[in-house]
Amino acid sequence: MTQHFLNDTAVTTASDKVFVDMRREIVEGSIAQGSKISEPELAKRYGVSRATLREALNRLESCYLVERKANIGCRVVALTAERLIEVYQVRSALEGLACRLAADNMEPDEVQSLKQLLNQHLQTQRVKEGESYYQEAGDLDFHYRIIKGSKNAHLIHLLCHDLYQLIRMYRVQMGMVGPRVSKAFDEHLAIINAIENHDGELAEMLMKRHISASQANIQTKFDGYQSVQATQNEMAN
Amino acid sequence: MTQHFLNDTAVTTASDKVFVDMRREIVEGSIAQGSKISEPELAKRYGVSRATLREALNRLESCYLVERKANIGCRVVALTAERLIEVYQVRSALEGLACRLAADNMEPDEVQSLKQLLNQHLQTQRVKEGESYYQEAGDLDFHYRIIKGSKNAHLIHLLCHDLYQLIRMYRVQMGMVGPRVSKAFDEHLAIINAIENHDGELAEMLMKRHISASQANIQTKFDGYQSVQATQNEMAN
DNA sequence: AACCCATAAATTGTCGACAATATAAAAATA
DNA sequence: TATTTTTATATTGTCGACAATTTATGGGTT
Repeated sequence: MTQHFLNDTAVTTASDKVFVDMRREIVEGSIAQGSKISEPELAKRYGVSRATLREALNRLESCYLVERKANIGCRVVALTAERLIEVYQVRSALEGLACRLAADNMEPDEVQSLKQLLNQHLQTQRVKEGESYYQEAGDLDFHYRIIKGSKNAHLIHLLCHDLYQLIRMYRVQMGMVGPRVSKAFDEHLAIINAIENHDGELAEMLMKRHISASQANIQTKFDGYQSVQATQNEMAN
Repeated sequence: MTQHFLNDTAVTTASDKVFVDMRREIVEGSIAQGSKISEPELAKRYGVSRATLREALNRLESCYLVERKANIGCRVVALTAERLIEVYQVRSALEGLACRLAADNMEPDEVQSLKQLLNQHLQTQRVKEGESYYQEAGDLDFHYRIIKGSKNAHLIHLLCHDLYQLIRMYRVQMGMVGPRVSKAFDEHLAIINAIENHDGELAEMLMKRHISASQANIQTKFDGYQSVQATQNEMAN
């Protein structure tokens, strides 16, 4: 049960593979944020031609992980505090919408399945206290299912394909492993209850708060690491 | 005073030019919605190599104007009624957010300038009643300025770069030329007043309503043209 | 020493050709 | 005749090389 749900694009072509690999490396920080991307170097490293690499770079750009300038080149996105706020403002609005729609459009069996999943996570978490992997995967899975439950294909694409990896990148590189587990669990429970009652307005509000809390949590860590980030950025020139 | 504000990307490279040209043709319908795009054919038509054309196709995909499938090819997006609803749900949430942020972040001179613009449009419109061009440009300009006023770079990119051409495509191809002029003007006025009073909550609500009204307006026309669309899609196979 | 200009190196943009895959047409079988 | 299999065609994916632009280097001037 990895986060395959975010890579559900069938990896058929070579540029697909490069895209998925680079995406993971960027999100995890193996390719440093803010660093310049050399096409010849990376093409050699992945054993593909520059054309293939460029195809992958285009897709990375469309999910906001790299930024391109004509005739200049490509840089990995820089994780600034300002951008964190901006992205989470957008995320809050979009996932709030998704949650409201889910309250109308989720099938009863989808709701039941999600409640069941929540209980599983609760038990798993109480046993493996502080284990980051399950928490992260569980949290993402929860959000993922609600987004899908909105039944709005455009919204789903926007969140799951375009925006989620960038959000993950912040969480991973800020070291978002720790607690907020039980608290997040209660919030998840309240949200799913609102959805079950078809109370879209409440569901939206709860989801927005939940995301705001998550943002505040990251932001706290951010300020601490900010000096480190700065020096990392220096080195990545 | 065309809609250059949506093309503010400097058109330096060849694929840039192809991208902008194709985008216009798709939005205006010269390249039919739902039609398959043949890379060799279009490359020849624009006088560029396939690599250059593919670069343009990638960008068109990232603003939702074409859809790609690996080893299959590229199709112009199909303007269905379902997608209209989906896109406008997203637009409403995002522009609502933009409007709320603008109430906090727009500079007084930006607000004044926008009010002035509104008055200009009012006069122009009363003279040239029913003239579609000014209405469309004016409406887009209004929305554009508020979005920029949010000062949220990610949100601005999402709306102005990724989503707006698709919205324009619906409006243009549904023949959104007609009235709703004076009504829209009043709505614009109420919105800018709320922004001027730094009432973000009200501004957001008014913007959402304004967009919903616009959606309903398009949807009416849509049902009428739907049969026509169907036959057009048949032909574009 | 600091600044500007010319030259050299490296990087990105673009091209045409080949390989892999999918679609269309033809042949074979029931 | 309908259906499947095979063959042929066309389209997309990938590659290496060249052109255009940017960046780095070195020399000259104030």
